[in-house]
Amino acid sequence: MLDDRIHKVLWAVVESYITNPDPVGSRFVTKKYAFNLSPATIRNIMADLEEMGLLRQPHTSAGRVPTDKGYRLYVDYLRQREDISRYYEIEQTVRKLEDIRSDINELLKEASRALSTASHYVGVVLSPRPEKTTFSGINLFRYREGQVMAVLLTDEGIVTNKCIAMDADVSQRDLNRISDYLNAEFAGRTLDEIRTRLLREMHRAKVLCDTLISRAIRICREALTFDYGDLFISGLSEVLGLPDFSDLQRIKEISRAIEDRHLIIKLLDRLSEEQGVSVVIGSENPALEMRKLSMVVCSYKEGDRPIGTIAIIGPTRMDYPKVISVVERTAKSITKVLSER
Amino acid sequence: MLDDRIHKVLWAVVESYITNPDPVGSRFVTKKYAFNLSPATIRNIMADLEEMGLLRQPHTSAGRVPTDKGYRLYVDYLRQREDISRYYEIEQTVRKLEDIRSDINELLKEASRALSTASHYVGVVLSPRPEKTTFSGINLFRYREGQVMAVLLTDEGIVTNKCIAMDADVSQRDLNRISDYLNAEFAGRTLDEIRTRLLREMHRAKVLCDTLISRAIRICREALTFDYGDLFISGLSEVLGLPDFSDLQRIKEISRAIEDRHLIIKLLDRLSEEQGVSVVIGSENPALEMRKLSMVVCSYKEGDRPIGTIAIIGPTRMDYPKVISVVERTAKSITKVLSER
DNA sequence: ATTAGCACTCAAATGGCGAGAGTGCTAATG
DNA sequence: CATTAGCACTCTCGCCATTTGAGTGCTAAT
Repeated sequence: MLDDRIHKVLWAVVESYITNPDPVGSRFVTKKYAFNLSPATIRNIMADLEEMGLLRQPHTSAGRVPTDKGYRLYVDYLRQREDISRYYEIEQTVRKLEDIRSDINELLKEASRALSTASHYVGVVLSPRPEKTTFSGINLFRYREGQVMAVLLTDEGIVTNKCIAMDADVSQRDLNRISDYLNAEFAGRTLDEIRTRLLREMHRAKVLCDTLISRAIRICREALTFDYGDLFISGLSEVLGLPDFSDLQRIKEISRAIEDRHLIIKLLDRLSEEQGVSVVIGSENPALEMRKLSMVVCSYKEGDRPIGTIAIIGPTRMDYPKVISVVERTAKSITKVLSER
Repeated sequence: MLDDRIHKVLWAVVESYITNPDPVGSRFVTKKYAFNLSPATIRNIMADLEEMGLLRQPHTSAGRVPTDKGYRLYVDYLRQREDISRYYEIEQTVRKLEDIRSDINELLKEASRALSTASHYVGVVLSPRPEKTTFSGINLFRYREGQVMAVLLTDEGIVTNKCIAMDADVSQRDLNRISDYLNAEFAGRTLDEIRTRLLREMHRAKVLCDTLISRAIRICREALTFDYGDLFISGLSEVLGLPDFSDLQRIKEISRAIEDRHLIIKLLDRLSEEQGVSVVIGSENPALEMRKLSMVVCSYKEGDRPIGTIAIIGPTRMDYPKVISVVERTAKSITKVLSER
């Protein structure tokens, strides 16, 4: 704060290291980032930065490398400066998403691909959380003897189908009555609300012994409890070739971590309530397996309610400005498509 | 043929190399596989095998390693001998699949997982080819202004939904008439048949200028041309840690090849007509990117028509007996579930 | 406060050396 | 004549010492 020279040096080290994975030395800083200072002075400053835990040297006679804490400071600066630099290359990739209006799953799958190709890291998209979505309509029909097919629509355009096995055969006429009832009763409510309400109704139905209604409730419950939305992951190969993970052991670790859908979902979920883009750097990550990786996360919305999450996962030595732009931009596109349909 | 000693040696080399990735020497063969022959004799035989292109030495003073051609011979032997050894460990993993009766997508996703965990290689499942499936029923409803939601069911239990934008709003009553018509007309036919028939009908409708029918046809066409079935891939991390791919460059290559869904689909498709299990070894593979990998492929059926394909992908140095068993067994389970529903 | 100079440190590259494993060839053997 | 024992040869791998070069920390001069 007092001395902003020190921050400039940190900045220089991070920027340089991000574009080129060699530890950066004092001489290089003076040359490339033209301060009017000699290498010796820079060395002093760097020593200070190291004391503060913002830089470290891989070994005595090497240059300096940012620590996770160093990246953190860098990123915080970045966010203050608000000037989201324009990356025209990404614009092109992301813009294509806005043409996908028909199928939301298609949109999300392409989004994960776009995240990955624009950033050259791993792109992740978590489809809308079931509880957050709002009920639009349900459609029931008899599929086979004793099996009912339920097609659930939400306002966000998500379509899920579930095959429900019934204890007894149900006629299509009954199913129509049930779906009419459900549609009239629940339109516009969030699935969360519906679920709690369903519990109450269930109680009542038991008391009334109304088989039709109790059946309806059973069907509805089944149809509404669809499992966690899909998780779309793209571009693992982008990240595996990186010099950051030259170690074989690490590669296995990382690919396993990224393949672990439950883990990723849990991590994204934790950040889904945040406003705007959040950045999790290396060891800040609660999961051990991810402590060599950074995540840049943002949620997309329908209207103004955040309903799902996207992210880019890469090494801690990551092009944060670009990645943040990509994530922000992509979230915006998804939000736009969802809101305009 | 004349001399089956020579084949026994090949067999021994392959078996040994498969369980342990060290080049195998003549001494080792005599010890472990107790022929009544001295190392010197084995060396002569091995030299012959090398001339035939079935073995090779990584360098002069190392043992021998099978070539792709060597594996091929080994695998062909394996297949003749018909005695599919029982692997009890896999039984357990695969058996679980048979409990998944509700959702075919769930089944296939789990199948890819099972393939991977049972074999420790990459498991791949291609969902049924659209053209091969048989139409069971379609359900249309008005979703929004000018948008129609089509839910297509097939006899195999596949459910797909498609949102179709219409030029004009269509009433639910009309939609019902259309779907009734389609259901009556097309039940039990394969989607392939329907498509060709649709083309004819379209012609007729144009002539008649019947808007209802031409609309119906348009909707149906949209609903039936769903893109290639999903491809489920599991266990990439299993394969990346293998000693076979210690090279960083190779790892990137391989992960990219396996992530390339189009490529995989194309390769699986080429083999989908084969009866039973087929094995593609390393350089036999038409795709360059896959020339260090082997694939073991089998299709699963509904009734007796093959409709989709599963595979295991791993290094050429692969436990073929086990992998073949796993693939065969898994295909059988999927077939069973599809046929019993 | 900054800088020039210098001694110091350490990783990575280089090269020589010996051990070990496995081969190919030849001559001896049953 | 097929098989085998023996032996010289080849090549990889791990080990060690040495060198090189980049970058540092410290100190004294500016």
